[in-house]
Parts: sequence; C-alpha cells; structure tokens
Amino acid sequence: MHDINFIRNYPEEFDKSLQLRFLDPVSNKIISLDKSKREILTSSQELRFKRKTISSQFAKSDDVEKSKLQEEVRLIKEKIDNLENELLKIDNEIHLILSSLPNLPDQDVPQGKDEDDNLLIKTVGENPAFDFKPLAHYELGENLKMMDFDQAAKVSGARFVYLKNDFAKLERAIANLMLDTHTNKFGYTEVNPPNLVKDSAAYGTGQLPKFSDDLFKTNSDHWLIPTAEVPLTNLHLETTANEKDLPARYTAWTPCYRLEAGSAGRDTRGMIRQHQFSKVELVSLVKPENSNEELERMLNCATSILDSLKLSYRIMLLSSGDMGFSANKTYDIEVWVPSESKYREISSCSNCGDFQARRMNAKYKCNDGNIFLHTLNGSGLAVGRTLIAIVENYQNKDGSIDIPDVLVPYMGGKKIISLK
RNA sequence: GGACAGAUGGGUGAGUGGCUGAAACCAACGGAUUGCUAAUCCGUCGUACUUCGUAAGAGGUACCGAGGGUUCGAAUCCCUCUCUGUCCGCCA
Repeated sequence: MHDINFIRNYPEEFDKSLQLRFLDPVSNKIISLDKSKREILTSSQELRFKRKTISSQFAKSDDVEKSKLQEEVRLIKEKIDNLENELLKIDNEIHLILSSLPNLPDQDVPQGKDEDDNLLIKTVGENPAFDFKPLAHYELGENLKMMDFDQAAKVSGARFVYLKNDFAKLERAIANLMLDTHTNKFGYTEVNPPNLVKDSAAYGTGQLPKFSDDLFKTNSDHWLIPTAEVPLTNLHLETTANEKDLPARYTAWTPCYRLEAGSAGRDTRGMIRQHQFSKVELVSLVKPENSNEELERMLNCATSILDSLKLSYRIMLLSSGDMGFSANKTYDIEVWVPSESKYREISSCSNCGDFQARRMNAKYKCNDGNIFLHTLNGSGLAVGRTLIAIVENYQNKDGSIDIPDVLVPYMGGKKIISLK
C-alpha cells in the first residue's frame, strides 16, 4: 500500500517509479479523487459539528423549539448521509487503485523487463565435475524408489510427489539444519504458524486482492499459505511493537501451497514446481533505517546454508520487471542443478519497505510517535529444491547419493543413500 | 455442534442515553527530591483524518470488537456478524 501523502507530494516521481514496472501513470487520477474526497469529508465534518451543537441545546429548549431543532437535525442528517455515501464510493475507488499497485523499486534495482535483465552479483563455489552423465533428481529418486510421482498423480494429480524412506528423512534433515542454523546462529525465533489464513492476512502481505488465482482456497473461506511469509509477517498485523523488541526475526518450516495457475507446461517433470512444497522461511521486521542492512544480513543467513552444504550458487539482483508485487528490492539465490546445467532459484530475499506494514497497520512506538515498520522476507531455503540440489550434486555413478557432511548427524550417522 | 458470559485507551478496569475521548490504578516518558540497587512528589501520556497558520500552534470530525439500526443526541438501547472465556457434546 502506498502513502497517499507521498503521491500528493511527489506525483512525477511516483509515476516514474511505476513506469519501471511497466505500469501507466496514475497519480493524476489518485490526486483528483483524493481532492474531492477531502472536500466532501470537510463538509461532512462541518455538518456533524453543526448537528452536535444543535443537539446540545435540546435539553434546555421548550417543546416548540424542540420540534424545530428536530427538523433542523433531520435535514442535516440527510445531507450527511448523501455525503457519506459519496465518500464511501470514492474511498473504495482510491483504495482499490492503491492496493493494486506494486511497491516502487529501490534506486539500486536495475531497470529491466524480466529475468534477462537481472544483475549477477556473484557466483560462489565450484560446480561438480562428473565423469559420467549426471541424472536428474527424479531419475535418481525413482531408481532409488524414494520418489514416487506416478502414485502421487493417482492420489493427488499433477505436481505432487511422494518422498519415501531416506528421501523423506533427508527432507526433514535439511529443514532441521536450516532451522537450527537460523535460530542458534542468527537469532531467529522459531515459529510454528497457522497454515490457513483469512483474507485480511493475505491482503496484508500483498497476495490479495490481485493474486487470488495463485492461491488455494478452502470451503471455510481460508487461504492455504503460499509461503510462511504470510503468517510470520502477519504476526504484526494490527499491532504496535515496542522499540526494544526490534528487530523481530522469525523463522518457520511450513508446507507452501501454490496453484501455479500461470505456469502450465513449465517444469512439469520432477519436483521443481509443485503444488505443495516445504520451505524454511525467514522474516524480519525492523526499523526503517535498518532495512537495507537487514536485507544483506538475511541474504547471508540464506547463503550460509548453501555454504555449509558445499553447493555452488550465484546471487542475482532482480530487475524492476522481475520483482514481486510487495518488494522494493529482491535478491534471488540460484543453486547449480547439474542435470539442467543451469542455476535454479532456491531462495528469494526481499525488502518490502513499509509497503506491507501499511497494509497490515504494523507499527512500532518510539519517541517520534508510531511509525510503520519495514518488513523483509526470504527463503532460508526452499527445502524441496535444496533436496534436488543435494541429490543431483552429490550423485555417484552407481546412482547412490553421498550425504553432505553437515547433514550426516541429522541422518542418524548415515553417509550415503543407496538402493537397499 | 448446544448453553451461558464477555469484548472499553500499552495493561487491569469503571462507566446503562447528553456534564465521557472516556474515571481510577499500573506501565511508560519528563522533572524534582532523598546518599544508598529503590522510594516519594509533580507533570505528560490513544489513534487516524481534516481545517486554519510560514511555523510554533489553534480548531474540528471519527473511533469504546466489526457492520447496521433506533434517537434531536449512543461506549451506553436494538439487530447481525466475528472473536474470547466457561460448561456440555464430539474429537487428533
């Protein structure tokens, strides 16, 4: 949600920023709506004042005067009702426009149309050299009988998978490594949040009103979370935090549910793109002046997992056209996937500025008053894709898979996954 | 799912039609004082919007879970909804 005052004060700048997202200018329209809104509001407030003044004379009036006063108030009330109706209409219109506009890109963000314009920040690690043709994770998994897409299709349809045996355990091990790292080493508070949320929460983080097509909805009118970002960030929905409780850092391991409505035909093989996947999420709520450095810190928390797993990856700064709705700046972390000979997104870390906080009404109290927080979120990391990366990067010629050293304790001492 | 009770400012909580944007206490903040890890005293202390003003500031409107209604006038009366608590039923 945008600050209407900012649009009032800097309309050209606002439209210019929207243009980076390939959107038409709207400040003119918003400002003129806002202007008539305030005119109506002022007259309605004056009328209310008048009504209040008249009413206060009522008790000390005689009967003739009383009926006169009643009539007067009745007329005023009619006027107020009309104004309020108009006000409501305009307000809704403004709100709809404002809540459908994405966040404005930060000045660091490269201008561009899509992922081709993303900026490579750095590449870390060495891609493994195989003396055989590396298999894809789904081939390895099916050969090991630890990934079952066929049965999942029968039971649940496309884009689902059964993980079994050591793969199921590996997924749990990966998540535990991530959670332990983020809580013990980086000070995040572990949370086990609700996986179903109401409209207001989905609105707060920006999934609604524009992206309902991407979400699963229950028959109780709940939304299945597409990411733990939603319930974690909304821990601050309609709250005013104390300054001393900041920064607030939360991490959670949850399933994520996505309809993938717009990606028919993409990544249909394997478990790159599923309707349900698990992810360890990082969320920070910080004072405005700290959000830039918090983004760098968060990025570092996420990459440290890949470092400890000895997986190679690269960091991309997303271009203005490739960023998500709520973000003003986003880093993607992409891990090396040998079977595809390319890097694939495994984490996305975003600074949302006060964009979500305005929608959620999430503030903190300080000497200067109550101020909107800045919110950040990042995957730390996508667990399913981490499993893919491990399976493919650590595969051996015989189809077995070495377990990265750091995960061995989490696998009960097991060092290799192979056909039983 | 059934029955009853409740929802007031950061917290506890008073308030059943006009004198209530809201007592009191606690917390917080500012100050004073006392030589003893604190006490006492004084003061300040909700939010949003808006009008006037260069500004400091001065006015106004709205908000007592949400939305409707009654009334000249609603935190207070009525209706609907949401949430919370307790008991019963069911249940991982």
